[in-house]
Amino acid sequence: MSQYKPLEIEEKWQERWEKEKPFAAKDNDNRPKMFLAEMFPYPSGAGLHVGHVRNFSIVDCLARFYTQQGMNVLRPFGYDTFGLPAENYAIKTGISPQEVTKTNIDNFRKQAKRLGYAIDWDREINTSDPEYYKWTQWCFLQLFKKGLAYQAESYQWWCPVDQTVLANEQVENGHCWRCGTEVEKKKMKQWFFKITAYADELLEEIDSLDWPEKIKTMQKNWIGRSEGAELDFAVDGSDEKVRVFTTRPDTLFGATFLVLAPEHPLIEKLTTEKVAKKMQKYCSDAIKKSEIERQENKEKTGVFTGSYAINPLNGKKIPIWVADYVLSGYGTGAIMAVPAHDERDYEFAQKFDLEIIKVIEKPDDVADDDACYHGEGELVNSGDFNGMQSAEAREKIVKWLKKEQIGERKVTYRMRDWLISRQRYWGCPIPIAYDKNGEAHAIPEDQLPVLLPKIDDYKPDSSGRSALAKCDEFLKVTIDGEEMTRETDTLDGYACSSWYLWRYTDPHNAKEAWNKEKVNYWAPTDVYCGGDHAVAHLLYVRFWCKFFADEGYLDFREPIKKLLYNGYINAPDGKKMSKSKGNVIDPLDVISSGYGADTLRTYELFIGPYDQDAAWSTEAIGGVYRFLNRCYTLTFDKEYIKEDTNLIIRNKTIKKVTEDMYRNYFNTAVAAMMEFVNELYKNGASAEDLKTLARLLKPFAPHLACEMLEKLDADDEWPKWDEAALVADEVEMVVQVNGKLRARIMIAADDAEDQAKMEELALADSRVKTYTDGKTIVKKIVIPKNRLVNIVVK
RNA sequence: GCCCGAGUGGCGGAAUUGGUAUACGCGGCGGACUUAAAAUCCGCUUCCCUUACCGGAUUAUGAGUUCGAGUCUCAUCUCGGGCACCA
Repeated sequence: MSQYKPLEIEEKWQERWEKEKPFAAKDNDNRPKMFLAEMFPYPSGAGLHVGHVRNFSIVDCLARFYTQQGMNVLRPFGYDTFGLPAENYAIKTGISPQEVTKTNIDNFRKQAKRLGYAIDWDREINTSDPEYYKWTQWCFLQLFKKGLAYQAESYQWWCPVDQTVLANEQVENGHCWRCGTEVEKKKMKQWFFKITAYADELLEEIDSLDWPEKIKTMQKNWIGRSEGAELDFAVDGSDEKVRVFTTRPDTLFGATFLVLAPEHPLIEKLTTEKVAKKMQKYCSDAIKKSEIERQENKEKTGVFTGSYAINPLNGKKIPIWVADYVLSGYGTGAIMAVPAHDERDYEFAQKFDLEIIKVIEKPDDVADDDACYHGEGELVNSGDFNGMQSAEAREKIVKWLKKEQIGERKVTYRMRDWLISRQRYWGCPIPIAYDKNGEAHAIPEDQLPVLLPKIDDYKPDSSGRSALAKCDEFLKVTIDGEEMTRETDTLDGYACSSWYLWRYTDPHNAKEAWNKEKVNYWAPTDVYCGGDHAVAHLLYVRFWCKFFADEGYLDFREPIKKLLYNGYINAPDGKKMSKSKGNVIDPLDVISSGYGADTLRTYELFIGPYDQDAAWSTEAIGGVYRFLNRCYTLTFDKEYIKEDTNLIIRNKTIKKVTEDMYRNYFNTAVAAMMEFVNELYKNGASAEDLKTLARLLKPFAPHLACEMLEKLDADDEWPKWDEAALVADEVEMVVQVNGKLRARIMIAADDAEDQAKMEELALADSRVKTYTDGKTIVKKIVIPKNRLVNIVVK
């Protein structure tokens, strides 16, 4: 009697892997390469959760599969350690972020090892390690040198609790992504990366990516490319001009007023004395108002400046208004309002009783009952352009504007530049210093890294500067003999994770961020797996990849070939797991309760399609344990049969599991192995059956599979199936009458190749005859591939 | 409001190009082993009618294309996700 004891088996193999390092990737190798990675975790104090386990297990399953297929696999691991949680914890407890991070990493590493992942541990990276962030700073300087890292003063998202600015991507529904506080707008001088310089390429190349449609659509929407025109409206009785952006130059004749955003710089000049006070109050209120308030109250508000502009096409005088429904950060911060064909302008015109002129005739075949038709059609009330279709009119009008030098074709993006400075301590210092005149200078590369000093008081304040501002030794720096003051902002953590995939290919390089030869051998990453950061991180890595390709450091322009976006694992009640709800399943508890890591890993891959959310089931995991137990029993506690009687199911299983691995259907791969095992229980298993089983099982339950392979004295080479062995002597033929299944007949395999024979056998069957007797056969359809006959009778 | 995605047993889900719907697992029921329980093993388990056989219905709803539809088309409903005054 031998019993499956997962905890003992797993300890044995993990010790062996620790000693023998079988997962080390080789930089120079003739085998085809395969670079896989999960989105590296933020090592929280709570340790691994079941979501990590699902994410890491998918990558591990593929890494082991490709290794068994004879590929040279790189499967590294690392930690994304800068960020607010560690710093906030430090403020609360007095334990330094450095210390907390070290403790958490040690715990994460221990737990990941307990799960038996095939990680090349010699390539471990940590973004808050000076050896790493030295090169993050180097990356920053390359962008700075090319003008793609710049400073600008404007209104920014500010989190009043975290006391720092945030990137657009970090504001979710008007709230801080970290602490959930409603964000404010604050006018500040900040650092930006010019991601918009790559907007077109980032958009165009999305279609070529092997990524989920969902993510691709989100990125497209985020970039938000709009084609249109920019044009000037002269201000009546003044030299000033108001420049507007529009996607519909064909509606220019219908522009009956202009609207400026409350932040617009011309407001003061255009506002007449009579309304100056009112205007000032309106604008300052609007700017102060949080974005949430602006969104919630969609009732249109606005103030007339008292000035008029001239519609360049028809010379008409139109009023200039200020309203907060126009956004300062998009286009030119001013619009031409066409109330007849834009819902928002229509609402505004209705409320303030402004002129509405129809200039587009709705085609008869378009069903649209809206008060204002916003589609395309034939132009009316548009002078020389009457009778043209929108598309033609657009072109002609823009051409005219260009000729008159008052406008031109223009492409605008919703995406803004990436705000990267943070007024917090626990981040990568920005390698910049200021001279006496406040001019920014790069810290020379030979002075990198700019070390983050150890301090006692991490607390941010409302000064708009990080805690580093209080550290005198840090502030002083000499560059080329000149005394300067260091930048005290730190980098957004997303900057640290925008290049880590390339560092994996050369993690210990002290002379450069990565070696060109190595990075171009391994990267781009073949498979990247994660369940978060659809627009932020996944857009930023693409941006940096294009930039470093332009600079000659990379030979590829897209960093990630295939993206697997895995779903969440929810609590048994279907709700999100959270400490406060007390419904958290701790994966380490599941392991130590006796199930072991193999059961946990296999269960999380079996739970459902990897890209769908799934609810944890405390009962269902027992089913996976029983399956592994049966694998063990077959190998260690049952007599092997001598005859090779399971040829068909064995080959079928190899084929199914192999094909499922290639299409990432992990759940059905496990189901196929379960079927195989059930069959072996019925028929008895040969040594060959069990070798096959262990080899197929290894990516899922590596410890048990190794134990089985050791007992069977077998290697782990991925098995191949024999197509010829899949066919039995006798096969089942299905007969339908009028599309309804009426009989299943066993026929010789040879007969199933012969349409006439199939038809003859089908018609001869007594059950079929019951349905065909006395009726006329209209049609007979024979599909040998499906072993199916359909007889149509009347 | 707009843009995606999805609706299959009591539950998680399977069905790869239009061809046997409900694989696999959970739960449930029955049995074997056991003094007993657990563990393990075997069998049944979409619904309706039926002791059983036979039969009928069924992939959110309604229509359509087809010899044949979970799969394709159209409409409707429901749920999930994303964006949300972007001119």
